[in-house]
Amino acid sequence: MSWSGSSEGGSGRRGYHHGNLREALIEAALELVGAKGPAGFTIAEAARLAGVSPAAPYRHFRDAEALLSEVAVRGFDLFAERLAKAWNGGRPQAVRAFEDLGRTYLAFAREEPAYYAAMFESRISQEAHPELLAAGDRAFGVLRDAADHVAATLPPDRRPPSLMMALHIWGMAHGIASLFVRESPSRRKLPMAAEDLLEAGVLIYLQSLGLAGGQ
Amino acid sequence: MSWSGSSEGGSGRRGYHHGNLREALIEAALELVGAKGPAGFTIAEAARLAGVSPAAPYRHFRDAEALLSEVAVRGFDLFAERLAKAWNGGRPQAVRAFEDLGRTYLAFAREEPAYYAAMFESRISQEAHPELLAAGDRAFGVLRDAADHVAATLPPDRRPPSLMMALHIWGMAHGIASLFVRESPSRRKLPMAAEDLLEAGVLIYLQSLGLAGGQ
DNA sequence: AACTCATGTTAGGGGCTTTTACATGACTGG
DNA sequence: CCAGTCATGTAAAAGCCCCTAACATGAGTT
Repeated sequence: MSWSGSSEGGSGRRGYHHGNLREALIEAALELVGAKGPAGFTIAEAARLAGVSPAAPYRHFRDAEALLSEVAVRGFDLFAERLAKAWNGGRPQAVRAFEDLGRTYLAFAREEPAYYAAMFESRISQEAHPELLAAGDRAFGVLRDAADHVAATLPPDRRPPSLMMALHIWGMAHGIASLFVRESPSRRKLPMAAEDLLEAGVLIYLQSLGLAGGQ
Repeated sequence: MSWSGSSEGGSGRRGYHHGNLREALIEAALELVGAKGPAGFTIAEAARLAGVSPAAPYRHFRDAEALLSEVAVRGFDLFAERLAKAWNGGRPQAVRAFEDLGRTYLAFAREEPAYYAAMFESRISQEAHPELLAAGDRAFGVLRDAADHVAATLPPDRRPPSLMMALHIWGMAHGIASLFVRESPSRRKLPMAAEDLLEAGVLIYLQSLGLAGGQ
C-alpha cells in the first residue's frame, strides 16, 4: 500500500515517519477534548487523527495523561498570555484593567473550552507533572501582580493583602466560569451574561476595599 | 462453589440474588469515586465490590453515567440538607448564618470528596439526567433563600438583587472549593485555610452592600 | 556506504463496556 | 401446595482501549 505520495490533510505524513507527530498529537488531543471532554479523549483516536498506529504516540508521551498534561500546559501559557494582555500593566486605569482581567478569564473559558477542560477538568495528578503546576502559577502570577498593583493605589493603612485579593477574585472568576460558562450545553441559565455577573461581583468587592469602581 | 451461606460483609448477598444490589452499587461507586476520582470508577469494579458479575449492574442502571448520576443526585440532596442546617432560617443572626453557609460549602467539599467529585467533576450530561439539574437547583435554592433573607434586611432603595448576591457567593465558594480544597493532594498551598479565605471574601463583599460584617 | 538510533509498525495480554441468551428463585394466584 | 411469571442474576461475546515488546524503516552521521 504505502500512501507515501502526497496530498496530506495538513498535519499529514510523508512516509513511514510522520515528521511532526508530537505536534500532530497535541493538536488532535486538543480537538478531541474540545469535542468530547477530557474523558472522551483516547490515545488511540488521537493516533487515528494523526494517521499513525495506536502505539506510535508512546514514542512521544509516557501515557495518555502525559499528553493531556502537555495540552494543559500550553493552555496555561496561552491563558497567561491573554491575561497579561488584558492587564497590560494596569494601563491606562488599574481598576479598569483589573476588571478586564475578569472578562478575559471568562472569555478564555468560553472561547477555548478544549484548553480550559484540559487545564481544569482533566484530573491530572500534579505530582506526576510538576510543569503543570508551574504553568498554572505563571497564569496566576498575572492576577497576583495585578492585585498587587491595584492594592498599591491605596494608602498603606487601608491596603488589603494583595494575595488575598488575588485569591478572592480568582476564586470568583473560576467559580463562575466552572458553574456557568463551561459544563455541558444548556447549563444553568443566568439572568445575565457571566461576564457581567463577574464584573459586578468584582466591582462590589473592590468598592468595599475603597477602590473606586469605574463610576 | 456457591457461596450462598452466610457471613456477608455488610452489603453481601444471600444467594443467587443479591437482595439489595442497587444500593450496594451506589455505595461501591461512592467509595471508588472517592478513592480514584470519577474517571477511575468503573462499573466492572463496582460490581466486583458488590460481589456480582460485571453485567449485573445493567439491570439497575442504563450505563456507568446513570450510576454516577444517581450518586451525584444523592450528593446534592445531602449538600442541600447540610446547607439548610447551616443557614437555619437565618437565626440567630442572618449575616452570621450566611457566613456559616460558606464554611459549610467548603466543609462539604473537604469532608465528602466522593460526593463532591460526582457532583461537580464527573462531566455528566444534564440533558440525559434532568433529575441531576433538579437536585442541584434544590441545593442552590438554599443559598438563594439565604441571600433573599439577608438582602431583605436592607432598606429597599439600597437592596441589591438577591439572585445576583447568591450567584456571587456561590461562585466564590465554588471557585475556592474547586481550586484549593478539592483537586489532588499537594494542591496549591494557601497562606490561610480555605474556609477563612472564603469568609474574608464574603465579609468584604457584604460590607460593600452595607451589611455589617460581624464586628 | 555502513551504522545508529529515533520513530514507526505489528502483535498481544489484559481490562472495561454493553448486549444477548440463558438461569434462578421470589412472589402470586388458583 | 404448586405452577407460572418476571425481576434479577450469570456467562459469553463483540468491540474498544491501554500499554508493552519485538521488529522495521529510513534520516542523519561518519
